[in-house]
Amino acid sequence: MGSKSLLKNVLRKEGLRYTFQRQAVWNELESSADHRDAEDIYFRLWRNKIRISRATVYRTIDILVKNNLVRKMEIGDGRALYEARIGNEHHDHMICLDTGTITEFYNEDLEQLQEKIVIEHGYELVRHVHQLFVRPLKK
Amino acid sequence: MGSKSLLKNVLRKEGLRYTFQRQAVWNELESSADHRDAEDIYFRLWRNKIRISRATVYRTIDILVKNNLVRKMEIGDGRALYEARIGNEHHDHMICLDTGTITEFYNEDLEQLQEKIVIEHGYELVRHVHQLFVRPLKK
DNA sequence: TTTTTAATGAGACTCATTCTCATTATATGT
DNA sequence: ACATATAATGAGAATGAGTCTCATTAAAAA
Repeated sequence: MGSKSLLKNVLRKEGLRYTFQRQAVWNELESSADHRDAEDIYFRLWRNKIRISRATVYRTIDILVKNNLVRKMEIGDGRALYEARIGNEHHDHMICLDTGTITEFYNEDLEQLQEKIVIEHGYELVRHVHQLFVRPLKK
Repeated sequence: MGSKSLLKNVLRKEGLRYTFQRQAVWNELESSADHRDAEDIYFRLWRNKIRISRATVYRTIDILVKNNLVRKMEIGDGRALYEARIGNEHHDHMICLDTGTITEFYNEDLEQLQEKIVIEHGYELVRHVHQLFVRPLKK
């Protein structure tokens, strides 16, 4: 469907070739809204009998991230997690320290405040990392 | 001075021993307000003829971070940067993508907004990571 | 088709950090 | 002070995510 031509368009725009490996990585990412690491992508493809090298998985993810098809996030344990941006508005993350659950959140005031702060310092905002590490509220 | 007994108190509280290595790492961190990585700490100690193993540098930094004497931040290039918390109020970071300059900022509204958002989701905020990647504003 | 050149795979490599374990040093009890 | 128990250290091996190399393969242009 659209996702196929979506990838094709991105690759064309970048002067890159369309390959089944790139399609496979994109399919895999697109198939779930989870936040997953590269190894997970690699492993699921492997399980589906799609043998793509780790190097290609990383290379493809880089392309997808660079072209805003995928969002990259690092939660501080050394790995990077990825999520498809399909039908997926901008948001930040709340990470539960007890369960590891990742909750997405978006707050317009927060976004605007950031813009304001940055401008006051003579900068423009390119991107931001905002992660709230939390614990369940016990009453 | 106070920094010596400060460390000693932390170690006592944690049931850990006071060693010159731990003092040396803390001195080094405390001596500057910069954001530095573990290798930098290790190297400066080495230059000062203080031969402490890398492992001990890492182990000591962990203790200091856990006890809020040092703040840890990861800017996504694989390394972690550290800064002493001495006379150093809470703040977040703005990282210039052109020059690498790190600017500290603090905004009360932002802090409160975070608390609010977290509570709305049934959590309490333990810590947060907030980094703004920016570029100089050209007029 | 043939050709050109980009993409891939396999595994070597990097680099920050962690781990192992034999040795050393601290704090505690005498 | 001194012995003792055990925590801390050092040296370097190990780990693990990610990157790089380069010979082979496959897009897509001609």
